[in-house]
Amino acid sequence: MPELPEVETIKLGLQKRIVGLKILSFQINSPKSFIGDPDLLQGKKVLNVWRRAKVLGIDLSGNLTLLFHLKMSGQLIWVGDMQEEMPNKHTRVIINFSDESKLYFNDQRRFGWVKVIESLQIPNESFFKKLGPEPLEENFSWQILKTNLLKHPKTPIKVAILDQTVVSGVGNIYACEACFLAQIDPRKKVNSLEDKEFKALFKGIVNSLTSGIKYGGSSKTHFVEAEGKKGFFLRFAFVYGKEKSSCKKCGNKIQKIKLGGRGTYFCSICQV
DNA sequence: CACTTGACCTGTCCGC
DNA sequence: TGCGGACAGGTCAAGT
Repeated sequence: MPELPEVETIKLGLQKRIVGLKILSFQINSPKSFIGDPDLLQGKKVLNVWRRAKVLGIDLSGNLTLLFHLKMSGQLIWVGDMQEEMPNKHTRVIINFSDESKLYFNDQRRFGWVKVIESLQIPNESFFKKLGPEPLEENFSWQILKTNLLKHPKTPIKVAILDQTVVSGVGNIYACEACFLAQIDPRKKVNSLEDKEFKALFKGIVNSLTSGIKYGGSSKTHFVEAEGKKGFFLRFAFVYGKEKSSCKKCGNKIQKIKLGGRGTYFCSICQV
C-alpha cells in the first residue's frame, strides 16, 4: 500500500492523536508481524511520531522506538471510541492506550511488520542504512538525483526511481506519475537522459509526492489514514490505474505494460 | 557485477 | 457458477 505520501498522511494524523498517551497494554495476534520484546512497551509514553522513507516511527519514553513498515496492505488506524468494525480479521497488533483509545495495525498480506528497538539503534538498522535521500527535504536536488540514478545506467528510468537507495519513499504509483509529469517514457534507460530530463524528473517526483500528501494519499484498495478515512489522490492521477482511460493531456489511450515486474502506466504520445 | 525473478501472504478480479 | 491464473501500494534473497 503505502508510499511516502500515505505514510506521511498517517504520521500527520497520529501526531494529533497519540502524542502524550501512555501505553497500557499490547496485543499481538500475529507473532510474525511483530519483532522485539513487547513487554518493554508497558507504561511507556508516546513522545513523537515521525517518518523516514516508507517507515513510520513512534518514539517512546525509555529511549524506545516503535517502527512500522506497512508494505503492501498495512494499515495503522487510531480509534478513540468503541467501534464495531475494529478489530477485524486482518488486525495483527493492537496497542491499548491508557485513555482507552487504541491503535490497530491491520495487514491483510502480512508483509508488513512492527518492531520495537532502542532509539539509539535506529541508525544501525540495515533498512535505514541503505536509504537514499528524502525527496521532500531541502537538500535534495536534481543533481543528487542524477548522480544516484547514474549508478544504474542501463536500468529503465521508472525502475531506477523505485530503488530506495536512489531516492527513498517513491513507490509504484508515484514513480508512474513522476514520469508522466516529466513527460519521459518510463522504459528509457537512465544513461540516455539529458540534464533537462533529470531536472524534469526531479520536479515530477517532488510534485507528485506533494500532491499525494495534499490529497491524503492514494487508496487503491487498502490505504486509510490514521482515523480510517480514504485518501483521494488517485482521482487526480494522470496515469496510474488509468489503463481504461484517455490521457488528460492529449486524449490518447493510457498504456499499461510491465517493467521490472511491476505494472507501469504511461501515455505513449506525451511521454517520449 | 547488474539486473531479473521468485518468495513472502491474502484476497480479488478476469477470462474461459 | 466454478476454477485457474494474473495481479495488487514493497522489499529481500536467490538465480542468471
